[in-house]
Amino acid sequence: MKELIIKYKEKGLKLTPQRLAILNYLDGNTSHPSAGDIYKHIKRVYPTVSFATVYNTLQVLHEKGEVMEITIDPQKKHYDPNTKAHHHIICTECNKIGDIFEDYSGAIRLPHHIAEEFKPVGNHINFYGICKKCQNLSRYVSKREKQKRRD
Amino acid sequence: MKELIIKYKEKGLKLTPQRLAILNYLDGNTSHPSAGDIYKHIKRVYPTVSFATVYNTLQVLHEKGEVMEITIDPQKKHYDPNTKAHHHIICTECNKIGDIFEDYSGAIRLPHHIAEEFKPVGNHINFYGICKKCQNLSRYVSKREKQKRRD
DNA sequence: TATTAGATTAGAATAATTCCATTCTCGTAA
DNA sequence: TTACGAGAATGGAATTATTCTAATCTAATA
Ligand SMILES: [Mn+2]
Ligand SMILES: [Mn+2]
Ligand SMILES: [Zn+2]
Ligand SMILES: [Zn+2]
Repeated sequence: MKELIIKYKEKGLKLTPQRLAILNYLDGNTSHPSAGDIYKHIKRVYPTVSFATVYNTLQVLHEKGEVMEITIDPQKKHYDPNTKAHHHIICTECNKIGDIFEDYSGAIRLPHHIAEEFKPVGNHINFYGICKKCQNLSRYVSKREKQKRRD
Repeated sequence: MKELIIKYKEKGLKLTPQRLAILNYLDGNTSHPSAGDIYKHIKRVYPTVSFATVYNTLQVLHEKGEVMEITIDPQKKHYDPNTKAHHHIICTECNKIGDIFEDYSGAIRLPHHIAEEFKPVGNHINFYGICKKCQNLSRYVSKREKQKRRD
């Protein structure tokens, strides 16, 4: 936590209580929260916090390379404070997102004709699956009802 | 086109002019349009068509396995009538999406502990890059201005 | 402690997507 | 043919995600 403060001051970020709350929530968080998830959580401590502040903070953190934006859930972006290159798997039933720390970089080279047309800047693999919990639920709960359990 | 009609009737889809227009627009289309792109295009021929109809049609087509939903642009979904397994590259400047018909399936195996937790149902690689056009534009156009050129 | 760049806020605006009630129509059975 | 009924189309409202703005506030520092 102290490290966090130092780290962000070094980056020229102003540390406000709201920001600190967001940083603390994100620090070490492996749940891949959406902006809404973060907002809901921070609001418990700072009931007056604005959604805009969450988005603003996520934006600067993203620009500073401190969080990854994850495009795997078609409904919304998710954020990841772990900026080491890695991939994700999302449960197609409940949208839970898991980390995949395999290094596939050697295996997923772009074909030449694409590399000529696009200057590559990165890649990310979206895996889709059904998590254990949803596999069990499927035995007796309709898909429609499960939809309601999503965030 | 005749084939299209037969094909979709076989699937138990009711063919209406609006639907046919959407099907025709999608048939062989490699531009990876968003729902809005499709809507704008169809409206030229059927000015009264509803956005809801576009979404409805995309939904049934997706359920029937006739179009892929592509989650690569953080702003919105894109659709692809080519349902053969393939991957995509998106220009981080203008959001243009290109096809990658490489087979990486042998190379991107899930780690065991993940395969235990998730029953795999698929995967998709998002490549990010900067397209030729945007590489050139970058010489004299600000990023903000380029943002405006996006759809 | 005064200054001020940068942060926060509420709320409006925009954009994507979904939902719903009503109306319409395609395909078929009489 | 024609009437019927399932499914489709429609418009408009509702939701949800995200962005923008203008007014106000405050953390950092001189
Ligand atoms: Mn992650
Ligand atoms: Mn494609
Ligand atoms: Zn699940
Ligand atoms: Zn481009």
